[in-house]
Amino acid sequence: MTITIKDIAKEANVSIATVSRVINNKDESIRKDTKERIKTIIRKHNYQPNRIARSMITKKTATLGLIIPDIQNPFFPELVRGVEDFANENEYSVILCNTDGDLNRERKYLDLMKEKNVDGIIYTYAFAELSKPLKGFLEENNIPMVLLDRAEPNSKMSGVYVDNEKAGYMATKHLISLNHKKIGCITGPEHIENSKERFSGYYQALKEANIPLDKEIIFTGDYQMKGGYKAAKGLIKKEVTAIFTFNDLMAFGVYQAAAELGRKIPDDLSVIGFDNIKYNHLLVPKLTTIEQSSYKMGENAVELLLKQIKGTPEQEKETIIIEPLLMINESTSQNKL
Amino acid sequence: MTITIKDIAKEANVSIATVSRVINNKDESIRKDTKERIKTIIRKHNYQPNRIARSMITKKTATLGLIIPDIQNPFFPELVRGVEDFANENEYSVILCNTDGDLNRERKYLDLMKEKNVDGIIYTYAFAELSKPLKGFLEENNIPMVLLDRAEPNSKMSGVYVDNEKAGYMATKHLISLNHKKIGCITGPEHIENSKERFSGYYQALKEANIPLDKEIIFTGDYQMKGGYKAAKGLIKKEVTAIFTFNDLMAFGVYQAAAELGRKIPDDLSVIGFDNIKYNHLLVPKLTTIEQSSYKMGENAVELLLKQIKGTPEQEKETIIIEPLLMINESTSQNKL
DNA sequence: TTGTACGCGTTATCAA
DNA sequence: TTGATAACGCGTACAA
Repeated sequence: MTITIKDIAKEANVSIATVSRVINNKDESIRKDTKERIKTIIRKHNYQPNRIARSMITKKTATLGLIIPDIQNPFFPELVRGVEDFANENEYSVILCNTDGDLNRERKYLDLMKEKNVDGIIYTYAFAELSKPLKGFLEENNIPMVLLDRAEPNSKMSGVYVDNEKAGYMATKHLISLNHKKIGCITGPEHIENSKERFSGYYQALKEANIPLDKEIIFTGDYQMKGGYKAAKGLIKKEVTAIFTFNDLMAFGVYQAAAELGRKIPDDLSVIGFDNIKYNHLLVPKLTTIEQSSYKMGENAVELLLKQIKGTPEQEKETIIIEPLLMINESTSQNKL
Repeated sequence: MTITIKDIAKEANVSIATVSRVINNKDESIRKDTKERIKTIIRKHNYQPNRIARSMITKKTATLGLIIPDIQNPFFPELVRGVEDFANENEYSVILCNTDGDLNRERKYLDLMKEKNVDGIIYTYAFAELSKPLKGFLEENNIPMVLLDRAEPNSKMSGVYVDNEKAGYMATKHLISLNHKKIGCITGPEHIENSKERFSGYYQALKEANIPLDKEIIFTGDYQMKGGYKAAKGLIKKEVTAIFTFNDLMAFGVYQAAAELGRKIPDDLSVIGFDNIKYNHLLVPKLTTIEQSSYKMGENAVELLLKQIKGTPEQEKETIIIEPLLMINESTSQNKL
């Protein structure tokens, strides 16, 4: 039998209303001694209000939904931790959902989050443009939401993302500055927005340097090691001197392929990645990459979400764009050809 | 305005009780046509019952609490995914909490989980023996709980863990079979139970091979790369021919130290790790290690927890012990000295 | 086969 | 300064 506000009230010889006031610090008008008496009894029983019952009235659950593709993707743990920490500092809990980018699961989780009455949702969806599940969901509901990582430029939604085009530009430019001309590129899956943007940056940088786009050395990857590995095998055959992979994981695959084909990084092949995931320093030589602080992204997402939750509905949606950072390490070097 | 059971009832010209019966499939006794009528209206409005209100009655939230030290530790994402997947298959959601092994945070989260009325808790606590927060919590409450990873041999709690002693024994034995005699060891933090057990296995294997325990080559690590790195520097000075690190992350540090000191793995130094975390294959040479399937551990934990939740209170607590698996790769070789 | 009415543990409104 | 009570949305015992 858990103890309720009624029990406290009875023991303190007051009404439950009074106890409730004390609990919620609406106690300016309560006599000091009764207040103290109640507080003592609360402490004595280690009484904790039932949040479910509270939620019935307040319509708030102090819970956020966090929907991501897969926590096993090394990009996400840091991000999740950023979300968790900032949420908890603000007295919110987080329900975690992995969708694997599956549209059915996305829709299912969105509905579930609504049923569970989360106060807001942080959503990293897998596909370009407003995904179908999201679109339908938004039409039917009006839950505060922040889009994460995957940008939604044309929508009026709050979002936190990296300037991917700029990042792609920076990475490519770095290789060009090292005198590379035949720069292979391993993109993300075709339908993913951030991959398109990174590619656009790649294209810009090449154009600026008067290097024509060579479709032969552009491979579509999968954001996994395996895809990087396979693509690298192809690219190395085409004699590229440098490879820009659209995430670090694929760069790991490139390392493997290079080792198997007897190419030395960076002497025979320069490699630049994207993400700066935590275990990059395992790679020898250390991977040059583009950093996007995912912990901070998580924090920022919660910040925006709480603004929405606490603010007025008319409030302008906000967007935070995180600046990418070029982390020059040991996997890129001057082209000697 | 979200739609409620009342709205459905009114539109269908029935009582809310009837609607409720249909929703909960207690509809054997309901006339087929009214049942259909109600179902149609429900679908039309995409009505979803309010789980909060439902929880008030049923005392169930269909939510589990998952308390771990840190999702950024590469051991946990897989485990978390295992928990998530199995929980969701069974219509449960998961609230994630990171404690960093901080006792105050542990206690705070335990209390929070109780306030939020989770149906059960999966708990990986940081310290040996029944931790204080846990002890206090268990005395005051009676929430289904499963301990994960950190074993609690003497308690009557459900738990899922690896046979760490056996694992430590296997790892050490493997090195001994390769003719190593001076086998350094980098443990986990002193107070952590699994580290003690692994050490006990290490000790057993040495004893069996008549190799005396040499305290000079036993270093206390931190389960982080850095600790492995520092300890390895010390161990290499002491001329060990092999190192057993109590997790893979520390083995990564050993690789780094070995590279800096010009020792080749496995020719000059054999290394065996523990965990078989996903990104081991980034290491060259590939790390020999002890596998403990963390995804499966997560699944098993949920399985035990659901049994507790659905079973009778008197039901025996269960323990699942996961068998460790020796994964021989390229970082260990015959001792040539 | 279906409906009425109570209760879950709170908060909020109004009255005292 | 405090109390009585409605309300939140639902499940269920009991009645019809």
